[in-house]
Amino acid sequence: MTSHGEKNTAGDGPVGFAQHDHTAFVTSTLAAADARCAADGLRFTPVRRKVLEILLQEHRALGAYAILDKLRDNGFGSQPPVAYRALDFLVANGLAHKIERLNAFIACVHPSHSHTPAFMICRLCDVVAETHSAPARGALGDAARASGFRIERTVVEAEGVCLACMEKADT
Amino acid sequence: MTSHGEKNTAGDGPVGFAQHDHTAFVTSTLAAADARCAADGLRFTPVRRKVLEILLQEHRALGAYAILDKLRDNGFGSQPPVAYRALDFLVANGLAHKIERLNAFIACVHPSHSHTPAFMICRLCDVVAETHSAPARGALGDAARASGFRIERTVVEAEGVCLACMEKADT
DNA sequence: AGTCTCCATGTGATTTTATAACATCTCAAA
DNA sequence: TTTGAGATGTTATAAAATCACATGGAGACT
Repeated sequence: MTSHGEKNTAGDGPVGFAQHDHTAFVTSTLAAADARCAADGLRFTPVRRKVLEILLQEHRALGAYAILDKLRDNGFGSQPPVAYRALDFLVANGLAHKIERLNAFIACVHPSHSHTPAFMICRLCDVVAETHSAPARGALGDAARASGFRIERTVVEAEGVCLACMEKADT
Repeated sequence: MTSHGEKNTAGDGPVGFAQHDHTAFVTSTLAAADARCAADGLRFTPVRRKVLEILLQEHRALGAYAILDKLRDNGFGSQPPVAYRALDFLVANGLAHKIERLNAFIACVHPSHSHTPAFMICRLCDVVAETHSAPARGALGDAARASGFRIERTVVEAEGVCLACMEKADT
């Protein structure tokens, strides 16, 4: 069982737009989540942990039903609320994010510091890379201040083509 | 029949966070769409025009099925594809936008110049205000350039509370 | 230990959002 | 006037999300 999606043809190719030791990444991020939940008194139950693990296996966003399938394979409940509730927990606590554009979910890659996440979504290979942004700092922030709107949360998602796919297209 | 949603209690209250002559706004925006489609050789058919008119009546995002209900009332087809196809046309041609966060649609308020739209969504009264942003100019753009990602389209949506609702809450 | 309470989980049913597939119609160009 | 691309209509179905209610398990308190 390989840990990467089929769309990244080369097993050692760019993942999340950047090379890294994936297994170690999964392990250490899960450990960080354990620590974080223990510290904050959050109940990091088996389903929740499993869902985060499933998300960490991928650098793509997974739909709730894809996650549900994997949960079923692992002996957990197989009805939609099982997946949605675990995802709600992860999202609420900053361990995962919802990609609105795709109605799908992805593990947070730096759950430690609070941040305003932004995502780059490759429409060809479906890889999603997380970065951060400061939308409230630019034109959007100006508009909000001008109209008295209080921003609580922002969704920033860029759709386009990643480097690997552009190079693939060139050849 | 009033042209405003029920959630804006005062008929003359802020709409889209700002006061304006709504009927004239609807009329002139529709006329601009007529002109624009004629100029570009686009077929601005009755359903499409009606959907845009429906969206312009509101400063909130409407779900496809809410639009479909209104289409039915106006003698158009009543099956989902009717609404979705008209919405696809409007979105593809910059006359409307999809609010990903809400799975809903809203008329574009300045369809003339091409722009990178951004939205402020009040979670209390559901009003959506359109503004613009330049996400590719800030941290997101830096990240994209650094990783070789080519941005084609961005989704920027801020959720929060509008001035009117904050004032309402204060009292 | 008992038991109470809170929250998490499991399940069935349903709602909401979106698309597939295919027949028919319309308009403008050839 | 044919013809062909694109627009509309309809049936059916898929995909995403939530509701409602029963069960279960870990801590807090006695």
